[in-house]
Amino acid sequence: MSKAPPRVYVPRPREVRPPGEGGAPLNPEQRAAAEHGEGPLLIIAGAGTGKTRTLVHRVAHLIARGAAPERILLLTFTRRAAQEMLARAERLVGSASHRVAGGTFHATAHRLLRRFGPAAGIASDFTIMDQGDAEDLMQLSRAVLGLAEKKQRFPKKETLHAIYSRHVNTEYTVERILAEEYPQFAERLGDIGRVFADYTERKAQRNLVDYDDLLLFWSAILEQAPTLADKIAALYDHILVDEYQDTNVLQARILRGMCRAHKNVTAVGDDAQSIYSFRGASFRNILDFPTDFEGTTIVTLEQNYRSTQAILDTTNEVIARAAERFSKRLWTARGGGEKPWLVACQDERAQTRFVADRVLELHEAGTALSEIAVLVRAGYMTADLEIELTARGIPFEKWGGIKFLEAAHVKDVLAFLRLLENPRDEVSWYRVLLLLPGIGDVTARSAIEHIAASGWDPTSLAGFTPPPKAREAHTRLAALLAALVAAPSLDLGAEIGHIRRLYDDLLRERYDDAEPRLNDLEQLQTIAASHADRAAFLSSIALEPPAATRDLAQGGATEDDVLVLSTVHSAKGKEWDVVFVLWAADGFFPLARATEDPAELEEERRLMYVAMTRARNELLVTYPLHAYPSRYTADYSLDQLSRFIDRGVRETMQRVVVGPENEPAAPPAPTGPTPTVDLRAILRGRFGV
DNA sequence: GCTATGCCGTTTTTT
DNA sequence: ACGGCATAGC
Repeated sequence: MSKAPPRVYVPRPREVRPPGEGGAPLNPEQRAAAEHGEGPLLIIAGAGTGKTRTLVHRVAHLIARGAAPERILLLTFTRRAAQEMLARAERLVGSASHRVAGGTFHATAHRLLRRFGPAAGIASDFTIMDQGDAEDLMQLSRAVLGLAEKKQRFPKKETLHAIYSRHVNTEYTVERILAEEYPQFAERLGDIGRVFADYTERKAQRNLVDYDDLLLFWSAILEQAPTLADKIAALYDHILVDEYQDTNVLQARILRGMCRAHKNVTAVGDDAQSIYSFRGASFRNILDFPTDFEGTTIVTLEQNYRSTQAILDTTNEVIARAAERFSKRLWTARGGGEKPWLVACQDERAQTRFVADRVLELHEAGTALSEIAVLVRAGYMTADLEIELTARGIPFEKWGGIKFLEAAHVKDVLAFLRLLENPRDEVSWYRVLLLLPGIGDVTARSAIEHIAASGWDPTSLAGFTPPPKAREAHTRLAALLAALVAAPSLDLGAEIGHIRRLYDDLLRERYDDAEPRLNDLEQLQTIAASHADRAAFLSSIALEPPAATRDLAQGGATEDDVLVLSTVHSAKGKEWDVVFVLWAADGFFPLARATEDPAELEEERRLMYVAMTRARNELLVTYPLHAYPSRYTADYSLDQLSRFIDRGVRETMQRVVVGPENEPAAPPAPTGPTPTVDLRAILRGRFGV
């Protein structure tokens, strides 16, 4: 019986790979795209075909031809793509690209709305709600309308918001969305419509704007306010859109509006990588582009520069079975390479250990941790691995999944800031009031009524009489608000300091493990201090929340060689030397809930394709032979490899089985849950045994 | 009537 | 770990 202790991470110096933007010349297709003159251009670009590089070269070309950098607008759907593109433009073009305008659709809408909103009936000091805020407000509308009782089935706030958002982004009628996706609520159409009407009105009165409004208002100005539309469209001579397959009809509408004066629009995309249909994105947008923009030139990029031929053999096979797509088959000059591994693991523990061991082997053999990524379908699927990595001291960074700003305690402190910024922000008042011991749903509501009656003056809270149990907390809160309102010029760090004098106490009462939360608040305070003022800070975190929480097992704050754990969605557009794809089992990837609907299943397939095509040199796909989809469900075993890894795909891979032989892990018990955390392994790791 | 508390069931993906 | 929900407790 082998009882070898688990390998542990030992840092080693890493050589820095120079970013190769200049490098090899563009191939003929890339060059044709980059040097295209006036008029609409559509670039269909397969994974790893140098799509962003081509786009960036196109920007350089336009500038070299005399275009004013600040009159070029680069748009993307995700923040990560926006950052990547702008950074690469800067590397190639130098400082001129500083002035290239760009960002996500939402961030760009935000900028324009601050500037042109007042002329269109949107006060410029609006507050942006993130998804959680929007859901909370939806809940408020639902409650006000008396639809919160549970007598009848009625969609909960998340569902209501999802329906609303889908309506805005796809432009389908609510009726159609209900019929197709929520038939169980179809007969509640009238009530749902009333909630949406109230929600809309409430936003207007409270000076709030949700994510969908940002796009909606932008498109509405372009289409219904000709004078303003001319001004806005006149800001840019060239518009370039990356990841076009991820845009929705509303964004396409915006694009048409922005190009009303000229037709200098370039869109880049890959229908095979369309993975945001849940947000209303449709690769129909790509198919329709030539119709939307008459005289479109189409360029197709098929030469892949990223992956070895062995990896492409596998990924081509995966996507070849997609039902509907632009036909293209990627090829590469990077012949050979090792066939991708298909790794069957005894169970989740075996999968976790396999990944951790292999990562360390690679690292010892000279691969930087930052050149390795572990991809999963959903954020929670890395939970076990995160514990193991921490135990072994392997530094990692998590992309996607639960975010810093979604933590309840962070949202609490932000709620204080928000109501100071916008005292009409009912959602934030509600949240803050509920924090006070002795105040619940009903008292909070009546306190808000009191404040509203005093014209939304924060200090008017002092005049509200709370129930006796809440007296002390109420007095403290009123005093805090009075102090903050009296000192409007206080800097943001100090302001948060004041808030924390009250809030930290509440937090300590509420949670047993207050420490990590207090640390988060420290971090929030630091981030806040780097912003000009409260308004700038609140907008910036709504649109660009701090990147991945960096989980540094080693504690060194300046660590930069870290392993990336990411959802497939967050990994889009990135590449690594070595990529692990975990949980390639039916029910997990594809997710069980997506297997009913053919369209969703197709999207899952594209997701698998996106995941695998992130790899340059080595691809390892793992799946557990036995798993417990939920720790509340009793024994559930599956030996089902993901349906996407079918026979044809398997022939392009090499198979291994990883059993429990390295450690006598208990075989899955026939009854009762299996521990998903190995406490002894953690202890061993911690003490470096 | 209102709040606190404990239990249940649940976790897709992003702006 | 977290929200929703039912019930106990004030």
